[in-house]
Amino acid sequence: MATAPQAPTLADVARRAGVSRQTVSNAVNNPSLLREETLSRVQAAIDELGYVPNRAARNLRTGTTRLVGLRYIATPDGTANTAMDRFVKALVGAARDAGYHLMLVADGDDGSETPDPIKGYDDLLRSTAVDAFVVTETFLDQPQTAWLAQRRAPFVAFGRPWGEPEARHSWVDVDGAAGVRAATEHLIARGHQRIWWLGWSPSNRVDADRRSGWEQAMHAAGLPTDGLVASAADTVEAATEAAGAVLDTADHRPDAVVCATDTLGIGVLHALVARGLRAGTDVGVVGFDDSSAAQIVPPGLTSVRAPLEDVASEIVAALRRLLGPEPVEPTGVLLTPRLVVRGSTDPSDGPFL
Amino acid sequence: MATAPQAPTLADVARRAGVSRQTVSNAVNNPSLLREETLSRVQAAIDELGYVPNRAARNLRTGTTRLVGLRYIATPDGTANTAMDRFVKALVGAARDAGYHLMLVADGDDGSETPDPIKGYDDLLRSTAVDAFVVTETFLDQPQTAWLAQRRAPFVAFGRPWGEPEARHSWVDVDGAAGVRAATEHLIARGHQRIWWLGWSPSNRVDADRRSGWEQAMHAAGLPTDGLVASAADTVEAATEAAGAVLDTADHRPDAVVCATDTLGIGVLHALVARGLRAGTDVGVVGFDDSSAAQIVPPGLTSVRAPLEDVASEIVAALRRLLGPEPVEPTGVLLTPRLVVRGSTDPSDGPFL
DNA sequence: CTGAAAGCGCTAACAA
DNA sequence: TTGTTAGCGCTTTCAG
Repeated sequence: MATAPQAPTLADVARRAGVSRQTVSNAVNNPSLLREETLSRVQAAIDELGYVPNRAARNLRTGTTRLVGLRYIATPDGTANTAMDRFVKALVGAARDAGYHLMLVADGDDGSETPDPIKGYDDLLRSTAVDAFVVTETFLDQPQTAWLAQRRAPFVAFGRPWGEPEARHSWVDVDGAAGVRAATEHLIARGHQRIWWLGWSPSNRVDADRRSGWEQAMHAAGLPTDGLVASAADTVEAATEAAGAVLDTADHRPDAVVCATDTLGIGVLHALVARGLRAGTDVGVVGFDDSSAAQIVPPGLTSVRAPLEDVASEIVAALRRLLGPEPVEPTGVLLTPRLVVRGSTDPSDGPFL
Repeated sequence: MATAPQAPTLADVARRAGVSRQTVSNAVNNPSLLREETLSRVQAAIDELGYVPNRAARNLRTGTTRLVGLRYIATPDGTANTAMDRFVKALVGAARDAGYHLMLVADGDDGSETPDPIKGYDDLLRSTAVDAFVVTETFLDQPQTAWLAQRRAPFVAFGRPWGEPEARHSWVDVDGAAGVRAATEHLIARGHQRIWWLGWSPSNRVDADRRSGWEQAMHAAGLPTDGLVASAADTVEAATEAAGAVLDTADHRPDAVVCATDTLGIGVLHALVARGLRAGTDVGVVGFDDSSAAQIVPPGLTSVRAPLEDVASEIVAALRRLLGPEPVEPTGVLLTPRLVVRGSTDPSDGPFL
């Protein structure tokens, strides 16, 4: 019910402009083929009628949909992992500029079993609902990427193909090591010396990449790193506990803690509060992601911010190449994040105190 | 390039099963029409071929897409307004269960002008890209809802039609007054008496609704409300400043502050930290939204949590009715949020201390 | 219960 | 430069 009034079709426009349907189609898709006079007449008819090509018909005819599938991964409760939010916003805009829209991939629902992401991708693929996917699961070492590749589905990844040297797909990633290096250098420049690393899993490649930035900066400054590595599951609780242990038992208390995520960084903040220590004054703390929480938690958590707008436009650029007429070699793009300094490393900073 | 192998069509299945194409179509859409034996034979062919109906063809034929448009509103930097994130996740699932997918509405891009949300809706509508919309702009008194209604576009709103008594669309909303009432009662039960209200705009209806919950609880307990209302723009900075003024100049310092949003609540936390006061011990603080930041900011911000999973499923239910064969009256559903108690009102609570 | 025919609106190929 | 023809894959009549 309440459907909008009958939408005008190509034939309506053609009738009004006194041309054939094909000419209208050309006016829309290949305007350069028309004589100027004809084009403006057709254009006028299009405007008057408010004509917009019917997507279903176009999709059926061309075999494309100008839709890109993305699996939305919500922020887990109790974490600061809110990068998806900013990424989606950026991607919607970048895709729009290229004439694409985003369709959210819903996990497959095999009755009462656990949700199955691959079934979600598979359904969309089989029903030719999307032209391609943007996948963000590479951070998690999940099988989606490999599955899509083997399925020969077009996709671009946000995240390097860590485990797969033979990967033949395009990707865009953020240089975590460079970001953490800058963060560590910032702490060193402020006079910190005993700077710990707090990661979530020593064996995870993303974690290890980020940690390498800390190591590089420490070594470059001639500072030791031995015995200064801690890790905790990527939850505030676990990080609070791990940070507490570091703060309490170390023979020398840390000057500062560089964390692999904002969630971990906020855990450190908790541990400091519990001990009556002040972040930024007594101990410097740095996170990674520039999450909403990092921005607003007192006294502000200094954090490494990925240029997600650039990530989105690079991804869309790769998508266009991938879906374009000529075959292209896959590309990999590494973008450099920037450090956002707040109260947790610089008490004079942050707008709130 | 790299397109998946040619997808099987209805004709392929028909040939394999030794029936006509329509019979396969019936097997998919009206299985009850087929004899059991035929059905299972067709079903076997479908499974063997991995057949899934082509969406474009189906869309063209039926005039529907089983796609729902949603405009994604990202968390503004520097705020805790992360409800969209949880809502999207819930909506993707609820829609999937009803056979729908979400398509994100991109703001219109009129060259270099400011983004135009209505153009985004209009494009999708004109090109018959979606069957309906879910709109969340009602909180903001924005014109999208009215525009869609006047355009006779099918949609369901998250948020009451505050300004439009004559609205003829279905909506689902959260009872902010009830949530804030519960929060205020919780503070009163814990012995607080001088409880301030901090909103973002006295004239905003959502703000006023939530404030009314505070008033109700205060009056019911025989506590005064006069002179205990403050307001600040919905940013941490503004809230910090406003809360500071309240804390410094009041003849009696507040026992507690009930806030219309988590962003405001976190501003209060900042003001407390700056004055060496402890949230939950010296002053109780309550927010609204149960954002990621509320969950993890020390010492945990007690907050009113909307049942977004229920909101999503009610919205999808309304959508199904709206798009169903028979005309239906619009419905309005009001859901009750629940209070999540954390350290900012109960020092013994929260997992982090 | 199953099969034949028509056509949704569009664009690619070709003809004029 | 413009018009004609065909058909993408599906579902909806309507016969059988």
